[in-house]
Amino acid sequence: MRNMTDRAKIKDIARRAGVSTATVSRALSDSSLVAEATRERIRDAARTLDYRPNVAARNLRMQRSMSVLLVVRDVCNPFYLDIFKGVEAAARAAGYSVLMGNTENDPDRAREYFDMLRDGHADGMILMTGMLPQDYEQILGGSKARPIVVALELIESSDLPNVHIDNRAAAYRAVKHLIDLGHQRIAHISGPMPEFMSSRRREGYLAAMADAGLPVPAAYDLTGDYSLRTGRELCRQLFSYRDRPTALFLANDEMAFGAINELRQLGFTVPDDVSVVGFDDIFLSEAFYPPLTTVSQPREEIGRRAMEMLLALLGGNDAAPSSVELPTCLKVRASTGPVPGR
Amino acid sequence: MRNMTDRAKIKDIARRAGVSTATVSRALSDSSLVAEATRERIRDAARTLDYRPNVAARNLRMQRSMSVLLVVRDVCNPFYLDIFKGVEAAARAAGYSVLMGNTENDPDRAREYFDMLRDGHADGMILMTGMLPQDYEQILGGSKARPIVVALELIESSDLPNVHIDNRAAAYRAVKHLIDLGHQRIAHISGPMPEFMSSRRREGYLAAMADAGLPVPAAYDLTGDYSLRTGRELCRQLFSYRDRPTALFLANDEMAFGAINELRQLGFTVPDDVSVVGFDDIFLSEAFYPPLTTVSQPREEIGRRAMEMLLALLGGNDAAPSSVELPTCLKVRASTGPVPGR
DNA sequence: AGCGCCTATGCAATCGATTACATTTACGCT
DNA sequence: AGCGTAAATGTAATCGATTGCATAGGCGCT
Repeated sequence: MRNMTDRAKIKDIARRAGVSTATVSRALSDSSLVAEATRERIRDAARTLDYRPNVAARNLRMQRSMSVLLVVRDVCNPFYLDIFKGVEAAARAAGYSVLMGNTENDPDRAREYFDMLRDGHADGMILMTGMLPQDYEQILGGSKARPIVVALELIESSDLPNVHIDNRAAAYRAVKHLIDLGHQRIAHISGPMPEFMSSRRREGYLAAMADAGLPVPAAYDLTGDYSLRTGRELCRQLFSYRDRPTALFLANDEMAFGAINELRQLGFTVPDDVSVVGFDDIFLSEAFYPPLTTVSQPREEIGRRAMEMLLALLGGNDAAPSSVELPTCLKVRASTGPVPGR
Repeated sequence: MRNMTDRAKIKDIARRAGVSTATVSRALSDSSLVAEATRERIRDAARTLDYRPNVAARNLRMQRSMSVLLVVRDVCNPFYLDIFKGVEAAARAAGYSVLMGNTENDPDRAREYFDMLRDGHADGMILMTGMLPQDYEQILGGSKARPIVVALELIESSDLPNVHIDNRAAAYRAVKHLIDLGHQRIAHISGPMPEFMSSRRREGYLAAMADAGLPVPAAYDLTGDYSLRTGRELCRQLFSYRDRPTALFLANDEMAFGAINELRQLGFTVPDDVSVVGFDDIFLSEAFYPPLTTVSQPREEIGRRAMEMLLALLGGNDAAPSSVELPTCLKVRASTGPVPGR
């Protein structure tokens, strides 16, 4: 009966090099306790037999898996792309691999990933979901053993380390931009509502309006779900009223695209009739027509920083900062212009 | 010295239920060899102690990791999004988790993932890269032990099981569509060149042109790299000639967006002056302006089928089909129209 | 009663590494 | 010579599950 792939094991190396497995292990992990000649002999043997340590055995013994979980609310959201890249790059650089998690906004799915963490499937987790399974914080036994870093979202009931942007301030600036262009009737379509990110962006909108002394009729304050579809539908609804807005602030770019589509269909021109601002600056926002004015956030860096934070915690570095806020930047493009008829 | 998280082990359950670890293991894995009463007692104990088996130990003993590698050439390509979803869903359903791999077109990176496979990090791999490290096919000892499924791409030197579309036929149909609209001067911008997918799409273009008796001047047969940027640049180059094309067939949507952008900048209208066809039907192609005529492929299904194929192989099902071709569909939208001036 | 067989369970090996502790060897110093 | 010490290596426990083989008990059949 042969082994799956007939791989050489540490014992084989030991036999060939005429030493014990302990010495082999030490030699290959660069321990200083091995004589240079022996080490060379062992290296040779390992090379000849094409030896690679079995990760399952090592993981068991070392009580770690060298992988981390990356849990997002929806893998299909293009917004995550650069984040994946940042996370993956930082993880790779540290010898970790990344397990993909997708909750689709389902708390039960989220719980599964917490379970995986407990089971030793991963050593740590980066959470990009606002939802924590009810009780799981304690069940994991504090965030030390298997650290969790939250990114993008913020979980208010917890003090988990996190990486985020100032959604409120960014939204404020975006709306202020419209106000500076002379707009007064500015509507907002938010993300799904009892959620952190959506609320903060909406707060920024409301604050900017309030500070400028502008009214926000209920009809201007709508709730979407970050999808193209709600962007379209709510925009249509908005423009069926008598008191049409002259500008729109959407909580993400995808809804902004939907809205612009709908406006075109309704016969309005962007930005001549209506100005539109999005949020996120996803990869097509600049190539879109008209190029979208939007809030750009350093996505790849968010991913990288979150991973670096997790790595620091995994390395037992408790001194790592527990909260990082990264800067955003309003990209003014062609989808916004002065208020019409002035 | 306490264990990381003070987790209950199988021994604890055994002690509490007054049986041996063997019986616990059997009871929890639904072996038929355990008396119903005992099983119940064990289940209770496990529940009380909140027992979850340690995956590292199980993996070591069972010689498998219950995870698979998904290796793509560039995580940042939005094209992969639905594929991720399909893969992840199928994997989850079978109890597997998915490790993300990103080669960035670097053969050395690809090799790292092959190594991971060998080291037991994963039980199988889905490859969405055209590049295989030179020798690695044999080194893995045949594709049986740790199966590999290729998707999207096709590796000609190997007979690895694969899931793909007929790129050539789809491209042919796309170009035929332009020809049917009366276009004769049709240019093509392909993907990076010594690669399977790019070549096949280009072949389809050339065949359609040849079948219609249309000439393909060298200036019309360009090589891009699937990026927005090359779409823009090569389009500009194309329209700096005297003999301008009236239609463009781009090897993917991203380049098509770049081209349309450039055309707008140059003062041309799509589709009145120039018709544009893309390939892939990514999530914004319909929301783009003008909505892009493009080849749509069943991305999520490609992901799902590839994963299902891998699972079948992992399950020792050798009878699984080793090559699946999925249908594509030309979505005719507003970026194509009749040839101008006729 | 005795035998065989089946069911339920336990014992201990196993997976393949790492590492605490023990042991050997060599060398320097008095 | 004898002792101490440091360097190099070996022995065996360990990580936490699964599983082949052994065994105990119960039951039916002759």
